[in-house]
Amino acid sequence: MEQHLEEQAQLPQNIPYNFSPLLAPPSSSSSFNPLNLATNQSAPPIDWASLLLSEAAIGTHQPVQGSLLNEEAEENGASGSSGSSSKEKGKGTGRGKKATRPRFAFQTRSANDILDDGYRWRKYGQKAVKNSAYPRSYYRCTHHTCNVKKQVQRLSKDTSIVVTTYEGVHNHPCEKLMEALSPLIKQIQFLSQF
DNA sequence: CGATTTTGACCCGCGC
DNA sequence: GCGCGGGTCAAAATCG
Repeated sequence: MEQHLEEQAQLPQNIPYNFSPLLAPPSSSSSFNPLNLATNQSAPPIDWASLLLSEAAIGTHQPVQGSLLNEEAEENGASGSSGSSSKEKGKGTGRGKKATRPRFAFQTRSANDILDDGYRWRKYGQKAVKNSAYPRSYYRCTHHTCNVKKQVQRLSKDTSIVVTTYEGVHNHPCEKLMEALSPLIKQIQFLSQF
């Protein structure tokens, strides 16, 4: 996994992703903000509307169906710092299976870098990127059965814009979403009896 | 006191 | 082969 984000590395001015608003209906229903249900009056700063409208899809290479299950490979890290020389890295044998996991990026116009998407993230790194005055932060989903990563980057050109790139798919429900939806689900179950 | 962030070092692929 | 750029690790620090 090396060339995954090269396209955003050296694009100082334009939008660092191929903007294909394939999922942005012009008349996006204003009622589609399930996450706001959880914290409706406490978190107004999140601009969900622009988040949905600016949805960008990178890696639009045909979704490798079947291999979408991201075989849990989890490159073991192993961190050579300990001197452990046993790092397979899937390089020699598993070559060709690249199977780039689905990645997609959001651009949000928000004051704070961290937007609450319902999942819990643990920061595991931060690096300064070239052509950008602001560092990029790396997060990982705290669920240990779930190896979804995301990176958050603030544009140096427009400080008010934050680019969030997700990598992978969550294989577990989102607690916050479930908590917010459980009353509705109960009601639906109740009504479905009739 | 456990979970999370901070931060420097390490690793690795790529270009020269 | 080396240096650069970017991604990750892990120990220390900090937070709740």
